[in-house]
Amino acid sequence: MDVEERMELATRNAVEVVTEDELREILETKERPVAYVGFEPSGKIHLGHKLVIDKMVDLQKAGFKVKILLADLHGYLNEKGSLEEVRETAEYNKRCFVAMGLDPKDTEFVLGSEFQLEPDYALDVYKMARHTTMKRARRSMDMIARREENPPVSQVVYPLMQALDIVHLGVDLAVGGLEQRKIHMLARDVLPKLGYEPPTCLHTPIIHGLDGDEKMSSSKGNFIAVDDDPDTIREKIMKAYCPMKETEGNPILELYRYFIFREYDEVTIERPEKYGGDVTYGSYEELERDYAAGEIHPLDLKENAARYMAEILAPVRRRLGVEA
RNA sequence: CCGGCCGCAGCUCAGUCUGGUAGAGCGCGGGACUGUAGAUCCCGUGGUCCCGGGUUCAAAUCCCGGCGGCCGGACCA
Repeated sequence: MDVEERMELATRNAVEVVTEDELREILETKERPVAYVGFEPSGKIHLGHKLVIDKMVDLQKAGFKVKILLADLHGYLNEKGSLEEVRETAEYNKRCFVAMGLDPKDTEFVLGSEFQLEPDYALDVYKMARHTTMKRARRSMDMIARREENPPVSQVVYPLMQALDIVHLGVDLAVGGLEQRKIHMLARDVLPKLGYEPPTCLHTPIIHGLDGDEKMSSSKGNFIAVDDDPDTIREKIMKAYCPMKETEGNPILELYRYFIFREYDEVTIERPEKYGGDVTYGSYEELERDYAAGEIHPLDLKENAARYMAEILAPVRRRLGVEA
C-alpha cells in the first residue's frame, strides 16, 4: 500500500486532520506509528463509538499500531461513577471494542490509572495547569462535561490529563470525535511549552441522535447500541427523526453514509412495486441525491436501514455472546 | 467560621407566609392525522416534597438538628 492509499484509508469519513501534512509525514517516515483514542467508560457502547472504532480499524490497516485508552480516571473526574464502577464498565467496553472488529492481538488496551498516577505524569499535570487558563480549560470541556452548572475542579484537570496522555502513551496520531477538538487544540498549544511536540490530530464526525439532536449520546437515550437486537434496532429507527427530502442533520441518512456504505459496495433499497420497486446504489452520494429529490421515501429509507444495520451489528452481538 | 437564599415528577419550577386529598410547563408513553419521524390535536404516565427528630387530630408547609448547592461577609497568619 503506498502512502496515498494509506492517507485515503486514514482520512475517509473523517471531518479533519490537523494537519494533513503532518499525517503524511508520519506515514512517510515512521516505521510503526502509533494512533490512539481514549474513551470514558460508558454503560452503552453505541454508533457514536463505532464511528471512532471503525476509524481505528482503518488506521490499523493503514499500518498504525493502535492504542485504546480505557480512561477510568477521566470517567471518575467526569462523575461517571466511583473508580470501582468505572473500571468495571471499562472491562465491558473493552469486550465491546474487540467484538467490533479490533484485533486484540494487534491492539493495546491501556487503563488510564496504570500510568496517570506516576510522579512524572503528575508533575506534568501541574505544569499544564500552570500554562493553561481556567477559561481555556473549561471551554475545552464544552461538549464533554457531564455537568455545566457547578462544575467541580476535576473538570478542568480532565483536559490537562487528556493532553498529557498523548505524550505519555507515545502517540503519533490522536484520534477522537469532533467534540474532542478543543482539547486537542489545547494540547497543540500547551504541550510545546513543556518541551513536547504538538500532536497530530484526526477527528471523526459527531453523528446526530435518532431524535435529531446534535449528538448521539448514552445520556439522552437517542442511540443505537452496538449490542441492540434487530427488533430494538428496527423500533428505534422507525421512531427516528427523518424529514422527507431533508439531507442536513438527518440521522437515518447518516447511517447509510457512515456505516452501511462502509460495509457494502452496493446498497439496495427494497420497496413495494407500487412505490417504484427496488433501487440499487453504488455510492452514498447517489442515494442522497435521490432522497433530496424525493425519489426515496423516508419509510423505505428506514425499513432498509433497519435491515442493513441489524446485519452489520449481528457479528458484534455474536462475538459478545448475546442471544441473537 | 458567620449570614442570606435555595433543595418538590426525568428537567425547569409554583405551592411554604396563613398546616387540611401534591400541581404546571416541558419531557416521556399511547392514539388520531400523515405510506416514516416531526409538527398539531386528543388521552395517559408521572413523586423518598434532601435526611433525621419535634409540635399537631393533621406537616412539602411550623420548630430543632444535619447534609448538599449558590451568593455574600469575616479571617488573611
